[in-house]
Amino acid sequence: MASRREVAELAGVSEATVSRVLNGVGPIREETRRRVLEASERLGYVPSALARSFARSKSGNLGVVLPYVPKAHLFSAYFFSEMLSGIGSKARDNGLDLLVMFQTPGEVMNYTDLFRRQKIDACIILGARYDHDELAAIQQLDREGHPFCVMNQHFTGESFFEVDADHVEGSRLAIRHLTDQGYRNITFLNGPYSYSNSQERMEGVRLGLQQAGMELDPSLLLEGNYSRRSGIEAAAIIAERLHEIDAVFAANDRMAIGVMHGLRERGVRIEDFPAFVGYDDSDAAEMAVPALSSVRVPFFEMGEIAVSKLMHPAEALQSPRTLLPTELIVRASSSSRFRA
Amino acid sequence: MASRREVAELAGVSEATVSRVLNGVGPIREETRRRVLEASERLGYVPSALARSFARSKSGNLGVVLPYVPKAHLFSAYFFSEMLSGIGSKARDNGLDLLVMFQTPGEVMNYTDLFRRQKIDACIILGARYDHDELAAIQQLDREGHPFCVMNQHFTGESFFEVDADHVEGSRLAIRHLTDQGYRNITFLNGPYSYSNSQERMEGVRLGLQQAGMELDPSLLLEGNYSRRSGIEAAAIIAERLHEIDAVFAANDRMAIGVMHGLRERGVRIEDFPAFVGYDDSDAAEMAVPALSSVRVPFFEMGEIAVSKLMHPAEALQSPRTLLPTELIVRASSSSRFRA
DNA sequence: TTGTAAGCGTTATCAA
DNA sequence: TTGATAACGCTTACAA
Repeated sequence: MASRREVAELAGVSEATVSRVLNGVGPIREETRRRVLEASERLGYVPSALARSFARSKSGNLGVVLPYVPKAHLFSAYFFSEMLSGIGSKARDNGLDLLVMFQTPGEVMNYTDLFRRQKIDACIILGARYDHDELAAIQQLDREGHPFCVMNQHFTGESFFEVDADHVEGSRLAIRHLTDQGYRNITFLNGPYSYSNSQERMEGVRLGLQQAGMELDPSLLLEGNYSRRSGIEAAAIIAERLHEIDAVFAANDRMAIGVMHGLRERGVRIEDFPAFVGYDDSDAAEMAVPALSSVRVPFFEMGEIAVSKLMHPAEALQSPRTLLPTELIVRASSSSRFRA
Repeated sequence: MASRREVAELAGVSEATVSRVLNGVGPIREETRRRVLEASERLGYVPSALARSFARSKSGNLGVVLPYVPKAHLFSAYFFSEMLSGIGSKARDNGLDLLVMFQTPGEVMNYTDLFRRQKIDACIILGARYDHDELAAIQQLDREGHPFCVMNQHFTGESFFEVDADHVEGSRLAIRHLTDQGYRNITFLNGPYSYSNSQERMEGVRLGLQQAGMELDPSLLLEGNYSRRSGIEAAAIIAERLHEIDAVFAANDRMAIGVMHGLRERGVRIEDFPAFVGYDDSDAAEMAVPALSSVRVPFFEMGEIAVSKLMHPAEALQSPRTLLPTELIVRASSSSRFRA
């Protein structure tokens, strides 16, 4: 572990020049540059990121806030690992390291302190809840001018940097796919209405039905909590009305699969299943039996874009909220071929 | 953003005393402590983690190295998110932040530079491959005395800190479960033999069969790469010998489910399925149809223990390699009740 | 083009 | 029990 001083000595220059060469700043004679690089190479000198951060008052870290996932499994790990990978890939391109933090169940994360303590230069919030305290915490972040971006959650009336997918369109596509095939009694198993996400799905469902000349039957609207278990519970209700219900659209794959399981537990055979469309197109979708049609959400790209916004805030300000397109992936669960 | 200096002034003490109070070091008069805390509170003073790290030459970060997962899906996201959660939970208890890094496909990560640059104080390697370059990189880490821990991979002949699950026992349990139910022709779909993990499973299978008075039939030994696709491919072979093969033990759930899918694609009905046991007990296991029996691996706990070892190296040195117990979870795929 | 030196916000040592 | 002060290793004016 050679010091910068040694490098300077060996190269016969000042320490400042070593820094200049290594940072590629300022005008430097080619000969000097070569000598420094050589010396630094020979001594195996590696500058301390710590000292550099300190001197620049920039940590070089991008904070990523994850919700409290373990054990609960409410949300799919797929969802987060894709986004995290997208964020990681773009962060690396920008020379940023990822500092990941988990939310603690009861308490609200003190986002601003992370900045004040200078642990992070910017942050991406993945598991934002939509409640008073959380909003207040994020608003403070905004007020203090810290760069941040919220994923998968829209805060109405604010103009935070947000990256989300077009769930209105995704849901509309799902519904139209079903109505186009002649399904008329479509149950919609939504997630908690407190998520902007769920609200958008609701909107898309309404739109899709309307375009098909139909209306939402409130009795066909169910609410789960995005867990498989809640899908199983919904199956109890669906099973009872199976003579009329001919299709199920669930707000995520886990619930859709939960419903399938619930029906099966109640002795409903696959041949008698209603059509199914899920949401997220997680890897569980293709593992399901029958393979589950699902609305694909570009999680990886969403992660990349969030980082881009933070790196180019000027441009991002033009449209703080980015909505990525969703796409319907049709599989056996809703294809007429299978169902015929 | 008040400075320490202001706090010192307001409290009528020196800056050094402010630090002492906030760090809880040294003897301090209660009255002074109170005044400092009060002043610091009133001014909203938050010490800079950056400056602190710099002064202490400790980043306060625990590095976590993840393999390159996105898109590939070779490994289950479940696996990593559980471990990461375990690591995160224990890291938080120890006041450490998590710096996560992804491996890049082609290149070997330069672990030592992370330490030399002082980005991290210790590190946990999750996706260690077993090849020459990787081993060399890790050996260097060891040589330079940096604290690190390898998860889920054993390097024979080295005495690195390692945390793994007892895959010999897990596999033995799986096999005994099958033999106990009278299955005689058990196909074992293993992962690449280059992983220590796969080798241990092989050993467990051998042991289990031996205890049942049987021997491994080499023709019943298949090798996949832990992906669902490789399970589907294996199904081609299994389907052909379905008249003799009565059970399948796969080295992970994804492959087990892949085999199920492959068989189904080939028109094999669930009633005619062989018994199945998978491995990892990922959430996919209970979503499978039929629900997949699987060997549970305590990923979360493994993450916690890895951090503990790094925090208490003296004790960890007693037994650098920790093997956590595995457990068989029996579900419909292998239970005689279902199969009868 | 290069050197000198101030400064970054702590911690930690030494005196008092 | 507290204060003064020297590190810590880098960046970055400013001078030369």
